[in-house]
Amino acid sequence: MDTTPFIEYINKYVNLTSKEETLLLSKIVFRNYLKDQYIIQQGDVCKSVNFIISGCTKTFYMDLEGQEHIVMFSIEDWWTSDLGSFITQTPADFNVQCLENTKVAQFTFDNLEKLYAEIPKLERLFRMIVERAFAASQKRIIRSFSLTAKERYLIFREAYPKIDQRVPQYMIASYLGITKEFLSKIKSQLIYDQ
Amino acid sequence: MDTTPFIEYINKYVNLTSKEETLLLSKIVFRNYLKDQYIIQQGDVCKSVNFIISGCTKTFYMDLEGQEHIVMFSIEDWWTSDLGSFITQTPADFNVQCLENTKVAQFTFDNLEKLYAEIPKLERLFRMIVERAFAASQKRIIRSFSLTAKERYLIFREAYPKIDQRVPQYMIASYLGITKEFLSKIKSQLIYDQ
DNA sequence: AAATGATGTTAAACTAGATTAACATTTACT
DNA sequence: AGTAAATGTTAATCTAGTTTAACATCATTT
Repeated sequence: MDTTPFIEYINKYVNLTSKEETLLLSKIVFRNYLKDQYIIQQGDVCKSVNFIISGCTKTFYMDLEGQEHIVMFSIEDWWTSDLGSFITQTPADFNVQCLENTKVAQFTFDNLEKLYAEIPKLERLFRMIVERAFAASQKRIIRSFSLTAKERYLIFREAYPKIDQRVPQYMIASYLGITKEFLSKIKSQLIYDQ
Repeated sequence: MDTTPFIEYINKYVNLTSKEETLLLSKIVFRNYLKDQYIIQQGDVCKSVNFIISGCTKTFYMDLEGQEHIVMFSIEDWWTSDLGSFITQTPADFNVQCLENTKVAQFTFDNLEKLYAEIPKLERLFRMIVERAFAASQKRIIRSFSLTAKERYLIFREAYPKIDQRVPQYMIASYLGITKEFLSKIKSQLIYDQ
């Protein structure tokens, strides 16, 4: 497996010596998942934080009525996990499922703790990554309360054009917190608006 | 100002030497805000990450119609900032305003960068803090999409009984993403349910 | 190319929650 | 104590988004 995109990503945040790079690579599992396979399953303890080398995943929560609620999509150069489950090593609230064949660089819980001890710079790396994710998450909360579904859809399309084209509409509706029927209505309104 | 609760909090996450403790304290501003004062204002670049020693704040976003949307409340032993603004040093989306007289331990942007360099353990501290905040934020997104307003209110009351009692109902309604009138209706239903 | 399953659309009836407006209660100030 | 301001309640009307159901389109397999 080609580890270059992963190492290049890391080096944007922290400069690793070649020794550290070797150590890091030795503790990471590079893994291929097929379309529809689960990287993380609700109820299991989440054992990994995953960097996506190629492919696409959805993170979703299945509610008591069996309805799927998509929390996020992840594509190349993004991370995916159930961080709440991972950091506390308790059962996951979320599923992470592949929407395409997906290659990931996987940090397991034990390996990551060891890596933090051996390469303290990685604390900085993950601090920065999680800070960004948290800031994005807070903005999303605001949007879900202060904007209409139509406005949220337009922002989504602008912000994630690559995802918009790769993912079926009914999943985008779920991400936006609306039904697929209503998204369909919004889209036909948008065509009419022009 | 009594710095004990702050140092005790830090030591729950990382063990500082007394030298590090002294250095840390020298780079922190302890500050008193009065009720209604702003710690952070929308539009300004956010210059601080704040640990609350005593008091209570609301973090909110004012939309184009002049409506307030509360993102979070913070009380003793919590943190508050506009992290998106802080890490990128761009204008803040959020306001942080004191709901009571509030004492904080303040990390400014420049000081925090220096502290990270001098006490690398702090990278670990903030990594862990932000991880928790992010996990909580993702759960909140799910709740806002998969639960009714009544269910969200009950969870809020359970999870944050201390805040529920300190904050007016109309702000709790804003946090829940509903109107004060509808929260009032929910409450009267709950009394009737018993 | 026919058949099956997955995805997307339309429209009618419905509901959770918003809006408006009038009133009640509590708090804080003089 | 009395008044004004802030907070909370109730009820009628309205609307963004849901539900249900029927149909349309597209992709995949045989």
